[in-house]
Amino acid sequence: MVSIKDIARKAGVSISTVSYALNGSPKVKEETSNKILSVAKELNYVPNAAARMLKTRETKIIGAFLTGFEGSFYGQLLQGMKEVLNKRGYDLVVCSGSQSHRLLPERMIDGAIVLDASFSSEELLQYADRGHKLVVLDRELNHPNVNQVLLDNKAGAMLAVEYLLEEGFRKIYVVSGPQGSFDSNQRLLAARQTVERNQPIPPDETGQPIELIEMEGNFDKASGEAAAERIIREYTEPVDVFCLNDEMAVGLYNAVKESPYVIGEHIHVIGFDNMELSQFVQPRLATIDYSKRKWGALAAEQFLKVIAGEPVEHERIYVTLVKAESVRSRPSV
Amino acid sequence: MVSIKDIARKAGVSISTVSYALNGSPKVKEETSNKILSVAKELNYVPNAAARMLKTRETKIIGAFLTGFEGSFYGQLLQGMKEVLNKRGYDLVVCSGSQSHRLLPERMIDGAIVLDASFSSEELLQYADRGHKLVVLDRELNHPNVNQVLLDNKAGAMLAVEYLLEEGFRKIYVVSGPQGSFDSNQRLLAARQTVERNQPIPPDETGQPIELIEMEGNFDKASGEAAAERIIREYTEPVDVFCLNDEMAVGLYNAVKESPYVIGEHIHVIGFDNMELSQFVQPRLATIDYSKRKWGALAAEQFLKVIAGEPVEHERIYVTLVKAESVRSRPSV
DNA sequence: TTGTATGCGTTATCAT
DNA sequence: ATGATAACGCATACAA
Repeated sequence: MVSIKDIARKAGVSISTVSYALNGSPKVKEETSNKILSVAKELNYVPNAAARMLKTRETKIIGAFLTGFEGSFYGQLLQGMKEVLNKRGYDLVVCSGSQSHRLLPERMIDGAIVLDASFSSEELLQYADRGHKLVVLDRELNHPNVNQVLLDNKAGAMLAVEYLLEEGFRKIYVVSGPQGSFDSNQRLLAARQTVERNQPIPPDETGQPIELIEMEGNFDKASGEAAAERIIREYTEPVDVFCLNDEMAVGLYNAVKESPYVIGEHIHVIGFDNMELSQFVQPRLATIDYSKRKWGALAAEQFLKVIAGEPVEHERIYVTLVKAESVRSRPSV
Repeated sequence: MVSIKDIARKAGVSISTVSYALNGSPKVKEETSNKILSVAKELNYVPNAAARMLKTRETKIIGAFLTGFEGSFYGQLLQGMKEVLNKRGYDLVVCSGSQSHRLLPERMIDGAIVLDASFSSEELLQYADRGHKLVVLDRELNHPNVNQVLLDNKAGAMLAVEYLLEEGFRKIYVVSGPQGSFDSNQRLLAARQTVERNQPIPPDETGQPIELIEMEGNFDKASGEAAAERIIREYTEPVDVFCLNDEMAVGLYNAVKESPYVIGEHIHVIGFDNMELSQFVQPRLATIDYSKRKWGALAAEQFLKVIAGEPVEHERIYVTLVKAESVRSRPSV
C-alpha cells in the first residue's frame, strides 16, 4: 500500500509537505505541489480512510437505516437523500438489520437517518447522548442531536376515513400495522378520532352508528389476506376497509379475488403510501400519497443542519388523498 | 470519547491487557478480564473502527453497488446477500453513484459486489490489481480477485423468443436495454440467434420469413412507452414483442392501453425479470423468472470464498419461463 | 499473566 | 515554504 511516506521519499520532500499539497494548501509552492501531485498519480496513491478518520473524526459518510431492503417503497426516498447529500460532499450508504447498528457508535459513519423499527428509541437516545447526529423518520424523539421528519399521518388517516364515510356505509374495518409502528399507531388514532367526530349524535334520523372494527396487521401482504378472510366471513352488507398501508391492501385484493365479492362494490378499500403497484391493481387502489423523494431530500437537509450545529425544527411531510375506484366505482372527480 | 486508555487507567492495568481482554484472549486471567469488561461496560466503551481498521486492515463491511436505488427489483437480491454475509460476521452496506466508488480504494470496505453500470470494467480491474476483492453480477471479468455470478441471459432470451414464435406470427420486435448493459447485449444476441435458428429455410411451404425488428430502449418505463408508440404506428397484423426487461414491458402496457390494440391479442408481449408488478398488470405479463434472493446469496458466498483466497469458479443463475396471457390469451397450461 | 513499546497513515502544531 | 514530530485508538511482538 502506497502512503504519503512513499510519495515524500520519491518526491524528495517531507510527509507534511505531501499532506499539505494533497489537501491543496496554499502554503506549498506551486512547483513543489505539482511535483508531489504527479508523483502521487504515478504511484496510484489513494488516501487511507481509516487513518484520515482517526485524525479528523469524520468519514463524510452517512447511513440510512431501513427495516428491510424489500419493498419498492424505499427507492425514491433514498434517491432523494442521496442527491442532497452528494451535493454536499457526503456519501450515503444504506444499512439494514441490527448487526449493522454498530456502524454508528463505532464512528464508521458521521450520522444516521433512521426509518428502522429495529432501533429502540432508548438506543437512539443513547447514541444522541454520545454526540452522534440523527434524523428519525419513524418516531418522535426530542434531543438536541436528533431531528424528526415525519409524515402527516393524522391528516392522511383523516382524509382516508372521511373519503370512505362519504359512501355512507356503517361498518368500517381498519387493518393496522404492527404494534410498535409509530406510523401505524398515529394513523389508527386519527382514524378512530375521525370516526368519532363523524358519529351521528343519537338519537338521530340517520339511525345506526358507525361501527369501527380494528384488526392488527403487519404491513405485509399476508396480513392483508388474513384481514380479507375475516371480512369476507363476516360479510352481510357493503363495508369500508382502511388498510394502513398499500401493501396490505394488495394482499386484501388477492384474497377478495377468490371470493364472490368485488372490490369497490361490496368491499370499499383505501390504502396508504401510494406505492407504484397501487395504480396497476384492478380496480385502482385509492390511497394517501406523499412525495417519497421529497421526504428523503428533506431528511437529508435536516441532517446536514444538525451536523452543522444549526438549531433545527422538526419537519412534516404533507399528504394528499388519491381517489379511485376501489372506494367508489365511478369517482365523482 | 472513551478509549482503552481510559479503561486501563480505571481498571489499574495496562492498555495491552485491556486490548487482550476485550478481544477475549485466553492469556489474561479471568479475574482481570472480568474487571476490565465491567469497567468497559461502565464507561460505555465502544471500539473505534478507524483505529481498528488502521491496524487490522479490514472493516468486516462489504459494499453492494447498484446502478440506482429505484426499482423494487433489488430488495430480494440484497436480502439474499445480507443473510449470507451476516452469518459470517460481515455487514452489508448498499451504495450507488460514482461518488461512492471511493469506499473501495480507500479501504472503507473489504470488497464489493457490483451490479452497477457506473463502474467501468477498467476501473474494476484496477481495483482488483491493487488487491481488492470483487464479485461482479453484470459483466464478464477475469481476474484472480474477481468472481462472476451471472444470469443465464442466453437461455432466458431463447426461452422467451421460442415461446413467442409458437404463436406463429412473422414479426417480432425486441426492445433492448441501454448499449452498455451486459445483460441487454447478451439477451439481444441470443434473441437474434434464436430467430435465425427458427427461420424457415427458403423456399419453404410456411412462406414468409420471420422479421426481427430491434429497438433500443433504456430499461425504464419511458422507453417501453416509446417502443409501443412505434409498434402501434406500424401495426398491420398481430406482432410479438420481447421487452428485455419487465419494466419496459409495463411502460409498453401503459401506452398500448391508450390505443385500440389489446395486449395478448394484437400485441403479444414477454418481458424479463418477473418483477412483482408483472403479475398484477392486466393481462398478466409473460416473463423470464429467476430467484433474486438466490442470486444475492450466491454472490455473497462467492465473495466470501474470494476473500478467503479459495480458488473460485464463476457461477450462473438459471432462469425459467413464465407463461401468461400477455402472449397467449388462453395459456395451454 | 501482564506491561512496554512500536507502528498503522494521516493531520496538524510548531519550528526552521 | 518546508521539515520534524506528536497524536489519533488500537493490536501485537517482545520483555518481564
